[in-house]
Amino acid sequence: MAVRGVGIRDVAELAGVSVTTVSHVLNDTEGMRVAPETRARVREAAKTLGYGPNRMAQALRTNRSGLIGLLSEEIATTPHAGRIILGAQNAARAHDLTLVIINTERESSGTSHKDDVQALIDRQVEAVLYATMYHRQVSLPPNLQGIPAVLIDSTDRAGIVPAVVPDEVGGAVAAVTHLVEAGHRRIGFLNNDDDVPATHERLIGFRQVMQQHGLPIDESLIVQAPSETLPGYALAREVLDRPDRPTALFCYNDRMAMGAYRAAAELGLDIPHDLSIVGFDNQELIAANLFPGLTTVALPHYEMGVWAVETLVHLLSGEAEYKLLADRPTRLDCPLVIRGSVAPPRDN
Amino acid sequence: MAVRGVGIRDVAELAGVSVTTVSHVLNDTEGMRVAPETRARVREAAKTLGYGPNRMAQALRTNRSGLIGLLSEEIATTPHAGRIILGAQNAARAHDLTLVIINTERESSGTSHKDDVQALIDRQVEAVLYATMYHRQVSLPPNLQGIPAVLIDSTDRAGIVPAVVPDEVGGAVAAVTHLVEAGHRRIGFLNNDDDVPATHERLIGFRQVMQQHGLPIDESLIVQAPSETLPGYALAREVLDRPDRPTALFCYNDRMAMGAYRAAAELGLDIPHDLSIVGFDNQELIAANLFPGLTTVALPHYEMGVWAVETLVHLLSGEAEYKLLADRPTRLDCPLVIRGSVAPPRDN
DNA sequence: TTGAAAGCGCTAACAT
DNA sequence: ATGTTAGCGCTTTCAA
Repeated sequence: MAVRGVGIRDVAELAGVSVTTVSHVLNDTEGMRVAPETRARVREAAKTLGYGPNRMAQALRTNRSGLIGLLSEEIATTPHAGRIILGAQNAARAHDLTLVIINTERESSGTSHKDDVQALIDRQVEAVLYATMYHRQVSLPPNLQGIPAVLIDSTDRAGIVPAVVPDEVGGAVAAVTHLVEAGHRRIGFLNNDDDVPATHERLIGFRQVMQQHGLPIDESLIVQAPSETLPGYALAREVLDRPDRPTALFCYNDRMAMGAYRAAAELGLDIPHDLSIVGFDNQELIAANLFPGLTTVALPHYEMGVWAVETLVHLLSGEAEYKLLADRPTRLDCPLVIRGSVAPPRDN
Repeated sequence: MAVRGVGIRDVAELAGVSVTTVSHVLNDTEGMRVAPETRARVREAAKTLGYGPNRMAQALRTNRSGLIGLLSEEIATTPHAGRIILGAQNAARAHDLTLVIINTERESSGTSHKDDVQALIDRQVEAVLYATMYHRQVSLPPNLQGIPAVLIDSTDRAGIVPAVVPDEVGGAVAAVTHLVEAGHRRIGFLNNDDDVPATHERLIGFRQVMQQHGLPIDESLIVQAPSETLPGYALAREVLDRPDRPTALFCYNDRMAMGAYRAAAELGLDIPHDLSIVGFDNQELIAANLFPGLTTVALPHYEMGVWAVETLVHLLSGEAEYKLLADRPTRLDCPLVIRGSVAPPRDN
């Protein structure tokens, strides 16, 4: 309700008290006893004047800018960044913190965003969130030392900073379990071929479910290529052209799944009845617009944004136990989003 | 280069001058004559100490927070918002301004984001950018009065605030011209059925090109439905099932184009040789991942973000002529992005 | 060409 | 229970 030009002294005057009292009342200052009647009068006065504190003066005085920085890679190219921002933003607002976002290029080996961190520091942020575009390990810029920080979607090579990442294994488990429970036993896995955590962990999840259900794993059904549509298509063709083709495909991501859809169409395979498909990432634009809608696994971007800010707040208030979080990254659930690409296999 | 704890007095002391001089030198204060040698000494001192000004103190003293707010609708659901943010962010940084983003729901008739604007005002932003998710008319929240503001992707019903929007007509002209120049004469238009500027203006562009090239317009080839994949598919089927089907389709957006791709596939039509398609929006996730890549029109989101901040800066420095901008919205180019979905028609 | 000092609006230590 | 006052770090007026 801040009306420009109204200061704490105006409120004090109208309420007939000192500025100290106003400050105490409006901030509910700990241990400051103010008569209830005075309180009311001050509140009343503030309201009628439309008083709102001058954050700059507050900031200067308390040495707390109320700003937290979010360093985000590739904000433009992916909707994922948007959901992280949204989560962080909402959580920040709930704590009366203001989120300042700096976009940055993908880290080109070694540079490590030092300048971007500096830009944030120069703007007096109290802490920084460091979000990468996809789950991986990073080395933190040296100037991030000494400032509370939290990593989103990546882990600190040095293991000093708390981090939050998606539970990749869990997501894969959910996806493959869904397939198995629909009755599938021969399931292909179109995996990424990058050496990133997601590649390995989603595979672990895949194997885990198969073993758990006593299903044989045909290694030739686990294939790898870059995680794009075209390679996904090629991989799908490779696997589906076989006489003993799988009845279901688990795809590393939605783009590869999109390639698989094309392969299925070319082969005259009906999704989901001739072939079930599950993706990963829940990219709305793809998943919701394919025919039929793609059942896929959602990455907890929003939740990671929230978690990161909450953790930062704890860190800022010096709660010791939160430092321990750096020990190992926190893993957040990757829930399955069911659309229409999974059905029981035809002959079972 | 701010190192925490280093203040202007430290610099003054090291340089052997007063804080006044330091301030003058570091800010290149107008009309303040400082001996070149002193200047150098001050700069030197600032550098060795790693001095950076305390923005909060600066802000308080000058009454300029250095913050500008961006009210963005639906940041999470669309990559478009990301590009606006990116542009605004970069431009802001160039002017040493900090961008504060507030996400907001889509305006439900009447509420008009008053609270969100207030949140920004409470944070002492100097000006606000108001970005909508798609091109339309809005009524501005009353509390935005008195604060410099610029609209992005929408126009002010009251016509008071400068606005920047995509040149929809120009984009459609580029798209259809591309088709015509490839040799197409029978072109279908799968249009949106919402009453928004884009619907009307893209149609205008379509007609304009046809007339300009002396091509007959078959009104039955101009069809409308909600701008989603499924309706796009249905529309495409409707138009392509005809014996005198068009050789090319101009689609209101990439999602409708995606539906058209499916229709073409079902009908055994090869894109681009049997059917050329042009979309609108350049949604990377769709356009780049379709087979073949979708030729489409890009919306100037990044550029609108930049333009908005630049305009805000002018507004803030009180340049009168910029107020006149409110008169009519500035239209920015929608460039054609050529991929692989257009070829000359088969029999021509 | 340079410096002293006031004061931006607020909080908090200290008085009363 | 409430008030007086110093001072956060900076810019800027005014004086030297």
